[in-house]
Amino acid sequence: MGANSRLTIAVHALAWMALAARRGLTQMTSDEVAASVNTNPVILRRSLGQLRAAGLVTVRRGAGAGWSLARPPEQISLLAVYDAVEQDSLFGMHHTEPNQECPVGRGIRPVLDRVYGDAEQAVRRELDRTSVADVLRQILHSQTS
Amino acid sequence: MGANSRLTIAVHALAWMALAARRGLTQMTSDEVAASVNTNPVILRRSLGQLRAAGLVTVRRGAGAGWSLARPPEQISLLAVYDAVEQDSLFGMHHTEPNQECPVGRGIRPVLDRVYGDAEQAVRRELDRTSVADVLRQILHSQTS
DNA sequence: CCTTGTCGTAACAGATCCTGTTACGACAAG
DNA sequence: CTTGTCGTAACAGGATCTGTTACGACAAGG
Repeated sequence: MGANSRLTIAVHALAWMALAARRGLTQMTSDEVAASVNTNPVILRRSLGQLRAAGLVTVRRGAGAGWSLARPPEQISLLAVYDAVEQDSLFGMHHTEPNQECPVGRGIRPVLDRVYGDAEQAVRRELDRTSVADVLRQILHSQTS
Repeated sequence: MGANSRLTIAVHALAWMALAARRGLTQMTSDEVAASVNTNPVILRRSLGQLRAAGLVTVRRGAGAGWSLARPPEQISLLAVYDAVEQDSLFGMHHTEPNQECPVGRGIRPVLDRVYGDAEQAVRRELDRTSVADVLRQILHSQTS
C-alpha cells in the first residue's frame, strides 16, 4: 500500500508548534514549520489548512500572519489529526463490479465492508489513545537534552 | 490514501474457491477465478502467486493445471491473507529526513514508529478474528438462495 | 494609502503505484 | 507431441503524492 506521509507531516507540525508554544512562541509561519519538517512551505500550508478545517489550529492572515494551536496539545488526539488529513478507507473494494451471477460476487461487498469497518475502528481506537502532547513528551523524554 | 484492492481480490478468490470446493470442485484455473472477480486472469495469477508463497493455496502446472486451497477455509484467517498480499505499512514516514537541529525533527520517528506499530497490531488482531470460511458463511447467509 | 509579509491556491513536473492487457516461454498430463 | 495452463516480462493508462513556482488576496502598520 503506497502509504502517504500526511499523518506524519501533520503530527510533526503540531508537535513542533506545541513545543514552540511552551517556549512562548504561540504563532508560527508555514515557513517556520516547514523548516522543522524539512519540506516545502506549500506542503505545510496544505496540511495546516486541513487541520484548520478540522478546528485543530487557527490562522491569521495579512502581515504578521501565522498559525497557532486552537487548543492545548493534550486535547488533540492523533485520531483527530487522522480524521483531519485522511479520508480514504484503509482497504479498497473491487475496481470493477464483481460477477453478479456468482454468489460470492453478489454478496461479498457488504461482508468486506463490515470487516474493513471493524479494522478501521480498531485503528481509530488506537490513535485516540495518544495525544500530540503525548508525542511531544515521548520525543523530549528520549533525548538527553 | 489510495488504498489498493489486493486484499479484496485475494479474499474474493479464496471465498469462491472455498464455495467451489464445497461443491466438489477442488481445483480451478485462474480464468475461472477471474470470472467471478470480473478481472483479468493475470491479476489473479499474480494474487494467487502471493497466496501460494504464503502457503495458503497450491498450484498444479502443465495440462489440467489449476489452483486449490492448501487448507480448509476455517484455517485461513484474513490476517494470513493480509500478510500474504500486503507488505507496506499503513502510514508513511517523512519522505525527506526531518531537520536534525530541531528536537522534534530529531526525535519524532521512533515515537511515530511505536504509535503506527500499535495501530497496525490493532488491525492485525481484528483481521485475525475472521476466516475465509466466516466470510463465505456470511455471504451465503445474506442471500435467500 | 501604501508597503510588506504571509496565506490560499492554481498549475505543473516527476516519481511511484495500481490495474489491466498482450505476449510468450516453461511446464506437465495424456 | 499436442494441448492447456501457469509464470512473468513488458507496457499503457490512470491515479496519487510530493515538491515547486507563481501570483492574487489579505491585513497590519506606518
